[in-house]
Amino acid sequence: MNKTICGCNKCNHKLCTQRVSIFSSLNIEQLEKVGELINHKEYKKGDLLIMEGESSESLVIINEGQVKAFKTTQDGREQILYIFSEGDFFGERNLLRDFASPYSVEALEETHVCLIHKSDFQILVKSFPDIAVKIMEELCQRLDRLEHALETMGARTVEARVSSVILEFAEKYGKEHPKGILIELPLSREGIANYIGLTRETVSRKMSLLQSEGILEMIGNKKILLLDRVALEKNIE
Amino acid sequence: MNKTICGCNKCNHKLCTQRVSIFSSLNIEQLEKVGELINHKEYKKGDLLIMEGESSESLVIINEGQVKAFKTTQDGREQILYIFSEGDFFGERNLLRDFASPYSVEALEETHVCLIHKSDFQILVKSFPDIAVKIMEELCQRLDRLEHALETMGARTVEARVSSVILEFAEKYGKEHPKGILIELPLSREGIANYIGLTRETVSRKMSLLQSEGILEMIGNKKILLLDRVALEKNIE
DNA sequence: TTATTATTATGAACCACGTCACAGTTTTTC
DNA sequence: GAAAAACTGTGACGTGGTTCATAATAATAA
Repeated sequence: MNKTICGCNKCNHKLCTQRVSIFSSLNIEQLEKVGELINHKEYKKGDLLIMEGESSESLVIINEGQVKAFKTTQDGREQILYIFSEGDFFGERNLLRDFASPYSVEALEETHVCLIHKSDFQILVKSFPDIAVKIMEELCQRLDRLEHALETMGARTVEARVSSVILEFAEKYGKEHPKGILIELPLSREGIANYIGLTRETVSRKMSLLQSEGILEMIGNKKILLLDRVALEKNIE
Repeated sequence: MNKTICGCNKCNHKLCTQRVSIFSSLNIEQLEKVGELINHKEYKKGDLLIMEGESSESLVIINEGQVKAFKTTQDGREQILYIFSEGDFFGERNLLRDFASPYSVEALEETHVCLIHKSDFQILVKSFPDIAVKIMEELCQRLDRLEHALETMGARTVEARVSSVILEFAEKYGKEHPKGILIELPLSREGIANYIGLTRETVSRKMSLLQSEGILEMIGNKKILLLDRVALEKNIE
């Protein structure tokens, strides 16, 4: 069984399929059936799951861990497009036709994924049309995120861009804390820079500025304590 | 009948549904049935089809004409996200749940649209699951476009951004011409600037530069003759 | 056509971000 | 826990894009 391939206790088929929204319309029996079609794979931090231009044969569902999806521009920059976490998927472009991956995907930490082969997925969609609708919803959310990102990238002031990312991360990775919101950053300063199209130095400087203004507090390199959310939101306006 | 509402000869139900890819899996009888659910509407240049934040009850399919979809940023800038032409649709976010429109849409010229009401569309998807798959494909294309746009916006040089738009427009609106590719611009200089996050002046200057380099020739304000496509492509690298 | 309006081109000055360099700090590894 | 490696902060400087102002041109109306 695949269970043994993975080994972790979280990652048996039932849970694996249950935690993904695209299968949320299926009942338990159906989920088990889907589970039989799934393969598992593990990656270490820094491992590439797929390279831009490569064609993959599977839909990839993140079961544990975190990855970044990015394009490498001709001038060598890395433009990060998405950060996928548990329950997110990618590879949907390949499912219906034969497309090359529009981006590379790299593990930001130890990551476990579920794989469904293209051909299996096509059968699945025919049997359970609701899956297509769910994917549609998920794609719409992704469009929302990109549209918002584009708006951010076009922002006149760099201050607004940095503030915007911090707020985004606060939403996604923030936890309550007596003094404010504690954010575990998924990216380094350089990663953040590549996410919003700036340089590492500029991000550093702006974050220092925000700290000196008492808006946030940097805790080591990987955490931020957001003290004054309202002030950040004003920065965007 | 709705035919009379519209009045144009292109825009009878059959053609209206036939020219849209999301209905391409349907046969003629089915298309006629869909046609009965459709309403028509016309807009003049400058008219707003929908405002950001408004919730619409329909999927809107462009039947004739051209529109721009944009967000108005808090600092007053207008970030253009899409230019929709014949066969494109918008309003898909509202179909399944009750979402507000993520952007405003304004007619760039006389524009005729087909409207399908949310409730009708939901029934349609249940009867013809392939429609969801088609929409999925279309959404994937839109993701491609946005991902590419984000990469462009992050580009170090402004030259690359301007070159990138001109190439995009050449693909979409270019016609063969003895000297190169004749492009009918859908946007003014200011519009182009709002599309790639620059100022009107910078776009002007860069285009003048490209003209002086013999890469293109500006014909009035609304046309460009692209003389050296290869040189433009090199600009992006 | 001419008059009017809208759009575009271009110059000059400013300043913010990128670049380069290096010191300081955090994180990882053994 | 110490050493190595990776990452971050910050100063100085130059460049290029924005801003503001104005002239020139194109599109539209009369």
